Amino acid sequence: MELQEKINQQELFGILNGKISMLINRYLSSKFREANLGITVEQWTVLACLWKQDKVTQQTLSDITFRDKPSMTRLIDNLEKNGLVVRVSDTTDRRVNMIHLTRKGVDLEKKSTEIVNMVVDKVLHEFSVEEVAACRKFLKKILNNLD
Amino acid sequence: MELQEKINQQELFGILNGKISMLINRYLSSKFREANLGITVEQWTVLACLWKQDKVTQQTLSDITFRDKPSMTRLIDNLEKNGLVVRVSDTTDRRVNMIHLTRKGVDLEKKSTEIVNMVVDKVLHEFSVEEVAACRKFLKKILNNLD
DNA sequence: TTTGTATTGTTGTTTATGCAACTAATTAAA
DNA sequence: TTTAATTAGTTGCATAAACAACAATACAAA
Repeated sequence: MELQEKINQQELFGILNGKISMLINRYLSSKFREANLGITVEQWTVLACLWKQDKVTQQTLSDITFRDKPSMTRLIDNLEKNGLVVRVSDTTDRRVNMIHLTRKGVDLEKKSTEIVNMVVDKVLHEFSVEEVAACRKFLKKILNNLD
Repeated sequence: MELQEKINQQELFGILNGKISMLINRYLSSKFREANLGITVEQWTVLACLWKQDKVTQQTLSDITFRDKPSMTRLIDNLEKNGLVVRVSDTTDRRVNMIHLTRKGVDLEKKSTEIVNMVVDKVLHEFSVEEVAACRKFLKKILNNLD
């Protein structure tokens, strides 16, 4: 393999392994803070699932967000502490907690979606439709390679 | 904007914001564990800087790895605890700690580089030279947009 | 029915992150 | 030179992640 190609690979890997997500997370959370949303980016990830479909199990939320169960337990602990969701234990299967959005949790959708859209626009500034599609395809292939 | 384009953007953003780095980190750290390296992926990131250039300040390491100073303080605490680096306070500027690799820290390079190269190959499996270059270009543009 | 297995969620421990506030040392300005 | 501003590093606090070990419930097989 050529040297330059090896360097490209390593640089790409370095960016993928932390840099990008770290910067996005930092930027997004600063915007959340400025707007006094009172949630973290990780908590927003969970809420975003619930806005699409409310009343799902913790396991489902773990699967969708790529987190393990203990992480989800604690994320929901914090969401519940902030009054954004409640745990409702299922009547037919008592192992299961169904997670319900509260009024306060529902109300957060509009403002945080605005902010996220703004950040998405910033992140993808001067990307053409084709470039977004191509980049998305590359990254999905990488996700696939990691299975 | 078309609906499909909006969906592509959001999916791309979701992958960038966590999913990819989470999966890479999890996979790489499992390989480190299997090989009994006794270091985390984050600690490896710091060591990788030092293998290129030893005896640099904590601030320099912070800058290169995109972490803030408190994070670096604690990463180095742990590296020092594991006997991989030592802090040597600078004689000309007594505010500064120069970070020195120990013998044990130097010796880790070979094995961990092998593992990382293996993981890079897996992550970029079936990527052509051109695809790697294109993907790298996209991601650098995104990093740029976040400044 | 009883025993064994799988599933859902929690707790403990270690590591890491970010921000704010702080100390100590250096450098610049008045 | 004395004061003010900058820089390097640390500590406190809250949040989050991974893994291991665990309890409770449900389900399957014997």
